[in-house]
Amino acid sequence: MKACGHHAAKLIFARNTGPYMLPLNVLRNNTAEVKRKLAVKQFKQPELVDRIIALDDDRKKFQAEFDTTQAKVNAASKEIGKLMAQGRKEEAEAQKAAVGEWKLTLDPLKEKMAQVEKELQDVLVLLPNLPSNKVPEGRTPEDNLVVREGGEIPALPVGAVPHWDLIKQYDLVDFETGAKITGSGFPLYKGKGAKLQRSLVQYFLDYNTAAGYTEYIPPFMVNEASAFATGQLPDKEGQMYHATEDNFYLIPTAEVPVTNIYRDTIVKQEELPIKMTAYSPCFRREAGSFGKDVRGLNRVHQFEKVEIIQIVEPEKSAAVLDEMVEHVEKLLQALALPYRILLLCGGDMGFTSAITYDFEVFSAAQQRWLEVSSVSNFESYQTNRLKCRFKDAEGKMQFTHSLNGSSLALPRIVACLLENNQTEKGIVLPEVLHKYFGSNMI
RNA sequence: GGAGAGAUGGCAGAGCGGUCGAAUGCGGCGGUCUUGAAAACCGUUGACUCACAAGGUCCGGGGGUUCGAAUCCCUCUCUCUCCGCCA
Repeated sequence: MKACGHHAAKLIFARNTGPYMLPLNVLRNNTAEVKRKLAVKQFKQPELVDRIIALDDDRKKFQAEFDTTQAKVNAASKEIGKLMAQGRKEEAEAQKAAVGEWKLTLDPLKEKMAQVEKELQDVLVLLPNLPSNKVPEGRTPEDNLVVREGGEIPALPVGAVPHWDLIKQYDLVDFETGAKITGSGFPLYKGKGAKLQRSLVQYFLDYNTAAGYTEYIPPFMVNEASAFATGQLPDKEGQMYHATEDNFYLIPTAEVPVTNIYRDTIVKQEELPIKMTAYSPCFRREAGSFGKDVRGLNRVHQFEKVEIIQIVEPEKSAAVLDEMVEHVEKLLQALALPYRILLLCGGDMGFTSAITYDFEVFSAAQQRWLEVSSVSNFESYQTNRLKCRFKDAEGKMQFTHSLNGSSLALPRIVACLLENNQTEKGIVLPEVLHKYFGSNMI
């Protein structure tokens, strides 16, 4: 059974309302402010905002024209029905002729509307989310703010080695055979290496569910509509593996399928906050990456990750972001890894995010920080595309806010655990993993 | 992959081509009654566009027939049943 090419995307785009990442009235009423914020995000085409407003003006104009004509057609059609019922044939025929005239103008209008609509969507979708006011200015990772540090950087024993050597020494991951089976960047975990993965996943999930997150196992491929709704398309088109025969995308993160649970839904206010967690493998093409960054487990095409996702009331999302940051921080503390938390600057944050905190752990043998988690508030950017709304106390429809974070991504956690805990006798595992791993040491 | 049936409002479930944005039931909300609750009764209850109203749009998606489509036709997707294949 084959998925039809663009069907999924049409589900979203066919409607008048479209997926604005930013509501049109915001663009209209706060144009200068929007452009200023886009600049913080290093967005280079502020003129798109004007283009959008112009297109929307056109759309409204055509729509109004279309609606008034359609109204006449509708009224006349009803009239015809009545006339026919009364046997007044001639009058009915006259009305039919009139309708015929109006309809001639309707068809070209419809075409224009569809065209403007499509142009509008194509441009709208290019605008990233606006950064929150807390986001610092800046262009590169150097401009990110370190907001907190924790844990202790260990003094490694003489002869300490990076994780790719430890992996060989303890026979934990076979990169060569993974490359034979699939390609480079597809690790083949083996023996204790495989069990460590499983232990971490299970520990993370237990930790998350204990905090009230509901566990899911989602599909690992998604359709186009889902990839659009969470903002991977069109922004990250080239970064996802694409099964073209069925037009499915391999998920780059569980965020995509899990957040899409709430696509096209109106949730009850009392159901909020919705807290979800999911393990999934993540597939990333990492096109354009190269160099020493890709050594060992530092950067791979397939990796394991446990994600946390929340859908909340707008007023609460800022506080929930802090709560999620703390949640992840405690997890790193439980793993006894040296970490730091960064508030990303405008230029370094993701397309869809309003504010992002990155977590990095210190890889003692490589003497560098590795990103292991990214916790973001998307505010209404995703939920606007998703159309995930709730009715507030006044009965007004509002978009919910969505947030997510890694809790946690495994490969670099494993890299640090191996490197930082290496001893002559073996690799000492943090206490929280003992019961999952069945041993306190590799 | 083959054959058949189906897709309607929060859910269930009607709907001769005109009076259908859609019967009815459940649920929700408001009220009467009650010390309170239940029951009963009465009323109310989809979304989008739109400053508001008017108007327009939406009965899985797209297209067609017609003056007029939830209703007819084509097509895609999905669901269910049976067969085949299979972890």
